[in-house]
Amino acid sequence: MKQSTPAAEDYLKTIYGHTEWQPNLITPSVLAARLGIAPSSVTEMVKKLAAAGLLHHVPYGPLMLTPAGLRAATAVVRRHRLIETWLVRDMGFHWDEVHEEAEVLEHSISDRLLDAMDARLGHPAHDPHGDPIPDANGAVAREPAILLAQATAGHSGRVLRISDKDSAILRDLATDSIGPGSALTVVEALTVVEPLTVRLPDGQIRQLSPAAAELIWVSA
Amino acid sequence: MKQSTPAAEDYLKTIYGHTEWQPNLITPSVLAARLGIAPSSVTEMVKKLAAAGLLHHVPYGPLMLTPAGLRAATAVVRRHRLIETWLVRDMGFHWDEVHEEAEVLEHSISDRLLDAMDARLGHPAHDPHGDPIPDANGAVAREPAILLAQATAGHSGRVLRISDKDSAILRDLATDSIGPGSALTVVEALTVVEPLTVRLPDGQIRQLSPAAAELIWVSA
DNA sequence: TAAGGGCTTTCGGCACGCCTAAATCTTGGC
DNA sequence: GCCAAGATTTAGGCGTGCCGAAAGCCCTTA
Repeated sequence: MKQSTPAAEDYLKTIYGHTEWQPNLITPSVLAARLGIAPSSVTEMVKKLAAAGLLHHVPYGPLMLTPAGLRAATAVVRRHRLIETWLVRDMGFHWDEVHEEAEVLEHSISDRLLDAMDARLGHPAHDPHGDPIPDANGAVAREPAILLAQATAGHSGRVLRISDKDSAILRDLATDSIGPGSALTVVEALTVVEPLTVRLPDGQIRQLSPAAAELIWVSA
Repeated sequence: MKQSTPAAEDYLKTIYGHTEWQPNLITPSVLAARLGIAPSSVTEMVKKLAAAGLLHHVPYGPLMLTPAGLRAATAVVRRHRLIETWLVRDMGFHWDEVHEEAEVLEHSISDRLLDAMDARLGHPAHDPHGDPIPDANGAVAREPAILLAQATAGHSGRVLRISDKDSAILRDLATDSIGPGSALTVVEALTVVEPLTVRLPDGQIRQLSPAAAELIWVSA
């Protein structure tokens, strides 16, 4: 199996990411949207990945990682998350600034350097956004979580992860002192007309936009 | 001027590297050999770099960096050498293991991360091989140096730099306790039939192969 | 000074990864 | 049960960066 290119790694990582927190099959058009490329480009790459044994794909059907594809995907995710953790812990980056840098470096660093980072950081289990870091064998320790947007009033829990898709929202949350590990209780659930309201441990009340509530996962 | 690609950066860096220690003009075929690619590929890229104002080139003539090309080249060299320094000082790499990693990362890391490394390392002036690290403005502090292969018997000086081209030789030198900063005196100059002999400060005598003597630069 | 050898360049090709436009397939709604 | 909207795939193209083969230039040597 020939060594994957950065583009192929991005496809696999994105397919993996789609099913990490919600068990949905991904379709070519959704993948294209996530990668910001044309659907026809996806068709081509999918053919190559399927030929390489990394993807199952029946024409006009959804995409599924094979065991080999899953291994390759978790390896990339491991790189990404270790790099993010390193950027925050060692290099003075904020957790809302690391995504783009990791997006590039995940395709560049050697296994040797990755191992050195991992050891230096003490084999961390979670990245700065709370996402679990797969171990060197690809095993992922995932905790049951629910999306804050779907939590009902009265739900109490810790913030397990906050998606790093939108760094503006990450910055707002940071100024609101909400981050991975924060305890909170839902005061008012999200509705079509009302923002979500949560109470922090110190009694403070925060209102969260629907967009923010869609990015935050709390313990069940 | 549009942003350079990794390939273009490699061309500029290599052209710069050719004249850094010996003031020779580089020709397309030499550049091709250094990059490990076909001469015809060099012709193409040279045309692009010349069009971008980074290179002077008259057909069938040698290659010269323009001021803009020199700036671009020193920026890449700065990245390369800071990364090497960081790998050795922070990540536990040996000085003979850093070249390949830096070769890749120099094209990937952001200015933000580069600045963080630079600050963390205390703005180092030299990399692990003794090569000067250009500052953020591209200025390079270079000390007069002569190649050990050309030093005459009796010459005394410090090792200023050891080219990182051949990591096997770097490893041998490390076991011989010869590295940047080492003081040494030439006992017997290199000849066609004799290896070079040097004395270390503790009185120990070392014989160096012609290949090694061609990589080591000492203070004049 | 003319020829030949060594560089350099030109030319046609290829792999990759992307695009748009035009087929083609699938499926939900009537 | 059919049909059209929407998703997917095919077809043809483009830019980048590489290749080998062939043509062209330069210059040394006889």
